Amino acid sequence: MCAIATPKFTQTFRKAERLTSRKIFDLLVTKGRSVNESPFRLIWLKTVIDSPFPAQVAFAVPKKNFKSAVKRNRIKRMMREVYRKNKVAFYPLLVQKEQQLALLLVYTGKTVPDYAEVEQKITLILQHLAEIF
RNA sequence: CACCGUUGAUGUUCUAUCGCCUUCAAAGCUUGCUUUGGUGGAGGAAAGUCCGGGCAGCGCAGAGCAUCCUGCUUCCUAACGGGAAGGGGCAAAACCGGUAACGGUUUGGUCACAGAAAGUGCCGCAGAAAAUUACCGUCCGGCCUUGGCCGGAUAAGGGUGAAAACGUGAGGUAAGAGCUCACGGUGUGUUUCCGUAAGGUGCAUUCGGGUAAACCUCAGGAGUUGAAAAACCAAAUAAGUCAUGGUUUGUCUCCGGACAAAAAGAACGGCUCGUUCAAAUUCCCUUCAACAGGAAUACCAUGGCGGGUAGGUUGAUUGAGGUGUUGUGUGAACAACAUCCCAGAUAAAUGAUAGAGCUUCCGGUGAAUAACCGGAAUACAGAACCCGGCUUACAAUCAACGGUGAACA
RNA sequence: GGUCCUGUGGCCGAGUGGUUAGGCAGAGGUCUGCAAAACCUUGUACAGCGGUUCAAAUCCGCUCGGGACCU
Repeated sequence: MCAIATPKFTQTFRKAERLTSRKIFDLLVTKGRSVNESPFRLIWLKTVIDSPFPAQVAFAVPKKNFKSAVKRNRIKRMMREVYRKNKVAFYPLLVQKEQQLALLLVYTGKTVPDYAEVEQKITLILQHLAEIF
């Protein structure tokens, strides 16, 4: 796999960085370990991913907590933006250890948060993950 | 002018930074990715999934029965439980006619609006009685204790109820009663005229409680599943195990099979008639032999368990398409011509952050509805195969209509 | 995305168009020295709106919750 040979990390967020494989997704949900940080939960698993990037991410907001599709979309978009801007600090560590991760970021709160709160919490949770991992 | 209601239309714009999806062009090479530049990127309801289609799989000789849906008429439409026009009913307002019952005209509103005179059921409580009626009452006759009893007639009045056996006025009578008459209402008709029709109108005749969003009758309609459908490519594979049922007969034969028929089983269909479909040998007992019966192995069908794979392409965005003009029609709508191509994601793009503007409201400066400053609000809501409707949600603005209030003439 | 089911007091649940059963829980009382148990009494309901009907939890339509299934 030629993947880890090109560590040119910008703020882009392409399809290869998103978790699209149903198989890996099922594995992640059943066998993954989780990190909690009040309104968020990060589920992670070390696997081999067919991708040039060190990690693949998926974002989820449960339909049970938010009936409105508009609100669900808004939360997912904010989560994605924060991840996109803050992954730069996180990727080199993975490259250094020569590991690949599958991640699932779930919002478990029941009210729509504002951007500053999301940014603060997600940077925290990524730091936690880096320490454990 | 202000507020409220109904209907219809519109339903925010720009800049900066960092990004996402589609597609086109060029360049690079690891030949399917990267880089650069351009194009396009949510709605009036995308929602609810309440109807109707297209499309696709499976099924389909035709008929009957059952189940479900729809229900004034004519038209529009691919189709509809949608829409348009018309008819009728209902309650209301105003005016007119009449002693009254009631009728007529106009206005806007509203109605799931076939049949109760095919049949069955139901109508609690109250009331005599809830559909061949009689408690009080009224009248007649008889008996006697003189205000009661018995026999009959009657259905005006009373009371009950949501609803009481056509209504008003007169005649009539022992008392009464559509018993009779006039007027009014309702239904019915081998009937007159008008209308494509629903129906209206005249004439004749009749007197019949309500309920079909109770069963039902009549008329019309419905095969079933649902894009997680379906087709193709790639990858993977079992040949395992359990249960149930079955493997019959005849003809031909190149001995591999082929054809025909019957029963049961399975598949299809809501059910019935119906349509389609697969697979054999050996041994034991009995017998002259076979059939039938039992056992074994193998095979066939169906189902369960277990196992494998879960990537991509098509479907899938040019269509009952949009916009404009003209014409036809009362209208829904249709026709002709011109012009345009306008999201296509798939763990699911269409964004995030910051700032400014538009619109409305509030406050201040101001003569001011001008201008400036400050503050607040900006809804409902996110394509998931595609269309036509319906329903529901909705800040603000505009238009039309209706209602209420105030001011002026 | 699609296909269905369901809603009755605080909880569980019955209900044929005609005054919404029953149990548990709660409150008050009897009994007791005090409690428990037992007995008696009592309050609180048809998801919302509209329609059909004299009358609707029930029949019909729309809306709002809750739940299940299909890869």
